[in-house]
Amino acid sequence: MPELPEVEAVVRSLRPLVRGKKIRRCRVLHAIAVRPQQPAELRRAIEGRRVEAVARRGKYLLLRLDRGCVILHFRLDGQLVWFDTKQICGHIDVAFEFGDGVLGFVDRRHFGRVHWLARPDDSRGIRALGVEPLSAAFTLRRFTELLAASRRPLKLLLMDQTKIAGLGNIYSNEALWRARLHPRRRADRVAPQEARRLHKTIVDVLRRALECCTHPAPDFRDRAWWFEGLERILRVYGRKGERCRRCGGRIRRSELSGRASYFCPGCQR
DNA sequence: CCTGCTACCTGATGGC
DNA sequence: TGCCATCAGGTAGCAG
Repeated sequence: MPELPEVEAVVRSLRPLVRGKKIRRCRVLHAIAVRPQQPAELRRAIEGRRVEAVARRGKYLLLRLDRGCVILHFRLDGQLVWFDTKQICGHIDVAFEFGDGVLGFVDRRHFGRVHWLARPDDSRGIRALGVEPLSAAFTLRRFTELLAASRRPLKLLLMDQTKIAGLGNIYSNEALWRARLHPRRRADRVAPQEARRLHKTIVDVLRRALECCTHPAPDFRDRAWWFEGLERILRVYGRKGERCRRCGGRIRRSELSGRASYFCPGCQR
């Protein structure tokens, strides 16, 4: 479960499910999911606590409790599931038991994490996060300053969570395609006009994806549930060899710092 | 400080 | 069918 729109959609579905409710019990079934914390430490901190709010920061999901908070990060494959009864089944890493059901954090690959912290900023990852791209703080001016200060390829800057929080591999590729900018273009060599385009496409692509992710809304009761229709809105990601919808060129895939970049060599400069 | 590389895990998929 | 290589939406940690 991955980038900002998906996490935001999960937050919105989870909120009515757990807000105001007490975590009666927490079970850590795979200790790796809470590493480097100890399972007992997590359990002791959150059992008996009430969930006061469900929020998102970058790709982190935050459960604010009446004392401290739980932060979840889904990395590549993490997911949430909900059981209406205490009977849980399947691979669950961490289970949060409420009065009316159980919330499970699932991640077969064990990249995802669940931590308890006194304050969100006690997480180095959260503390370091950059601007929220769907907030009012993400102004063109702020974006232009970020670009000017970096000599890295555009795509790496877009994916840098300490600069902009929430863009990942899919949506950075998509935003660049929409702005007709090459993933390897040096950030500090982007012209003002191009910066304006990219700023707009970042916001547009995230809004569009969020719209898609919330219709239909995530259904944690369905274990097989996953976001539908996202491929429909993607123009380059995963489309190696296909025709570019804008200029008819062939979409290329190349590796950039270990991650797949998809772009159209015909119209992205 | 900035940047780039690797490790961390497991499952799905495709070529031979 | 079986095996092997490759790929996957992310980040932390470390070295230069």
